[in-house]
Amino acid sequence: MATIYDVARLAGVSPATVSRVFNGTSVSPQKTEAVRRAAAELRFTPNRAARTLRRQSSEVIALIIPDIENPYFTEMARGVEDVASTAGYSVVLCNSDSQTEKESTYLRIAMAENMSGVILAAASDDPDIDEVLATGRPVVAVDRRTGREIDGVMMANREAGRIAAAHMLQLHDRVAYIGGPENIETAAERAQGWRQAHRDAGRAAPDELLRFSTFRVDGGRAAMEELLRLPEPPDAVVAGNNLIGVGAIQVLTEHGLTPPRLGVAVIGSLPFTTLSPSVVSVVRLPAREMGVTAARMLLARIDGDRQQARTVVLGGELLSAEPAP
Amino acid sequence: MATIYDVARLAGVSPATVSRVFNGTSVSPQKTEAVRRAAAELRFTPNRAARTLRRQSSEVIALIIPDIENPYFTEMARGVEDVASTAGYSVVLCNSDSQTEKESTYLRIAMAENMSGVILAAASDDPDIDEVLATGRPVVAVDRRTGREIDGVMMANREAGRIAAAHMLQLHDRVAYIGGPENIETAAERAQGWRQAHRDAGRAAPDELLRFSTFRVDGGRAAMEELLRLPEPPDAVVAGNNLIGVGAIQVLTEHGLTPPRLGVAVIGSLPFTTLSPSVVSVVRLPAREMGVTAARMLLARIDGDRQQARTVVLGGELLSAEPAP
DNA sequence: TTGAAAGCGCTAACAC
DNA sequence: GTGTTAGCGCTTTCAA
Repeated sequence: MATIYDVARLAGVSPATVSRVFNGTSVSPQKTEAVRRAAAELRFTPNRAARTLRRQSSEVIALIIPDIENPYFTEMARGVEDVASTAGYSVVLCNSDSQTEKESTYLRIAMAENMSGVILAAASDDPDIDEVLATGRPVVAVDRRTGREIDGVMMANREAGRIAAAHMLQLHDRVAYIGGPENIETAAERAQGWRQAHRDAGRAAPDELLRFSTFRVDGGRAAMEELLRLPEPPDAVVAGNNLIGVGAIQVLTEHGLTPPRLGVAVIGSLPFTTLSPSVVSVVRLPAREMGVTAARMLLARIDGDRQQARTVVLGGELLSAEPAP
Repeated sequence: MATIYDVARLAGVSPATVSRVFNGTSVSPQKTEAVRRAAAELRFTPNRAARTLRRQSSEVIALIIPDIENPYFTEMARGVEDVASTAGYSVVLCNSDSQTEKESTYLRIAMAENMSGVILAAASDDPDIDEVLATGRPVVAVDRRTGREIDGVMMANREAGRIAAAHMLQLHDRVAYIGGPENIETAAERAQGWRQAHRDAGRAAPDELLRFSTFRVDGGRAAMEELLRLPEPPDAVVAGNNLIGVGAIQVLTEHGLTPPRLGVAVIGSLPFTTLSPSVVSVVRLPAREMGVTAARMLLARIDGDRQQARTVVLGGELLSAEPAP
C-alpha cells in the first residue's frame, strides 16, 4: 500500500500537502490536481491506523446488540448503517449474545480502537460504560435503558403491551402473556402494560397466565407448552417479542390450535411470517426508525452537541387481525 | 486512557518491558507482577491503533455479506464469530447490500485498517479483491465463488436443487422452480439441479415453470404470483432460498393454497417458520458450519498456512415433509 | 499556500 | 532479562 510519502514524491510536493488535499484544507488548484493524479495512479488509500493514532479518533462507530440473529436488531442495524454511512462513518456490528462479559469486551475494544462512539442495546440494566463515557466518547442507548444520563431511543413498551392485551381482551376472556426475562426492563414494562389492560377492562390480571421466559424462539415454545398444560388454559396469548411469538405459534400449530383458533397478538413484527396477516395481531415496533434516530443523535454528539441528554420514545402501531367491537 | 509509559513509570520498568508483558515474551516474575499491578491500577488497555500501525496488522477480520437481514447469513456470521473470538480475533460485520460498490468500499476499509483477513460472500462473481490479495492478506470466499485461486466454502447447490426437485417429483407432476438472480452462480446451480431431477425422472424440465427472481421475500412473492396466473399452474414449487420460500408460501396462503395443498420444498432453512414441520420439505444448508469452516481456514492462512487453495463443499440435508414412495 | 518536523502509542531490533 | 531507540503513516503546529 502506498503512503503519503510515495504520493508526495510522485506529485512533487511535501507529505503535508498530500495530507491537506485529503483533509480539505486549502491547497492551490495545481498542487491539488497533481496530488489527486498521483494518488489515483498509486491507488493510495490513507492508512487508517495511522490516522486514528494521530487524530485520537476514528470514523467508526460501534453498534452492540444482544442477538444478531433477531430480525428486530438487524432491522435496527440497517437504520444505523444507512445514516452512518451517509455521513462517512463505518459501523462495526458487535454481538454481545446477551452476555455482559462479551459486551464489556466489545466496549473495551471500542475504546482501544479510538472509535468515535457507541450505540448500545445493553445486555443488562447496568452496562459497563462508565470508562467509555470517561474518555468523552458519546454512547447512545437503544431499546434498553442504562441508568446513565445519556441519550437514548426507547420503544413505548408499556403502551405496546397495553394495546396488544387490550385488543385481545375485546374478544377473549383469558389472555396470557409471555415475556422476556423479568430483569430486562423491556420485558417487565410490556408485562405491566398487559396488567394495565386488565385493570382498564375492570378485571384482575390473571397472574397464573403470566410467564417470563427468554426473548428467543425456544423461550416462547417452552412457555406456551406450559400454558397449554394448565388446568384452565388461556384462550389468547400476547407474545412479548417477535421470537416469542414465533415459538408460541409453532407450539399452537403443533397442538392444532393455529391462530385464530387461539387468539395471538405479538409485540414487534412477526419475522418472515407465512401466516395470513389476518390471523395474528401485531403491534409493530419501528426498529429501523430506532436505529436511524440513535445514529443521528450519536453523530450530533460526535459533532460536539452538548445539550442535555434526551430520551426519544417511539410508539408502536397496532396492525389488527381482529375487528374492534 | 493510560499508555505504556504511564504503566512503566508506575511499575518502575521500561516501556518495552510493559509491552513484553502484554505480548508474552520473557520477563522476570517480579517485573511481570509489578507491571500487571500497575496496569490494573491504571486500567490500562493497549491502544489498538498504535499497535496496528506498528505491527502492520490487527486482530480483526472482516466478514462481508450481501444481506444482513437474511438469517442464512446471520447464522453463518455466528459461526465465524464463535471461531474467531475463541482465537482472540474480533469480527467486523459489513453489509454490502448486494452492491459491488459498497463491497469495494468495505474491502478498502479492511485494507486501510490493516485487518488480518477477509471472509467474503461476494455480491458478484467478480469481486474487487485483487488489491487485498496483493497486500498478502488472505481472503476466504463463502457461499459464492470469486473466480480467484483462493480458499472457499461452498454449498452443494446443484445437488441441493436436485434433491429438492426430485423429492417434489415423487408426488407431483408440475414442479416449478423460483431462484435468485440468474447471474448469481448459487442461483444458477440450484436451477440446474432442478433440471437434472427432471432428466433423472425421464422428463423434460418444464422451462415455463422456471423463474429467476431475487433472493428476497418480495422476489419469491412476485414469482409465485406469476406462476399461479399461468394457464396451467404448477402443483408444486421449489424455492431457491429461505426468503423466496417465505414469499412463495405467503402468496400461496393468500390464495388458499397453503402447503401441503400445493407442494413446497425450500432450499435452506425456513426462518422462524410457524408452519408445522410436516408440510414443507426443507433441504437444510449448514450455514453455521460454513462460517465455522471459513473462519478456521482464514485463521490458518493468517498463521502462515501456505498450502494450495482449497474449496470445501458442504452438503445439504433433506428434511422431508412427504413420504418417500 | 507550503514545507519541516514533532509526535500519537506501540513494538522490535539492538545493545548491554 | 532489560533498556534505549527508531519508526510504523499520518496530522498538525510552527515558520517561512
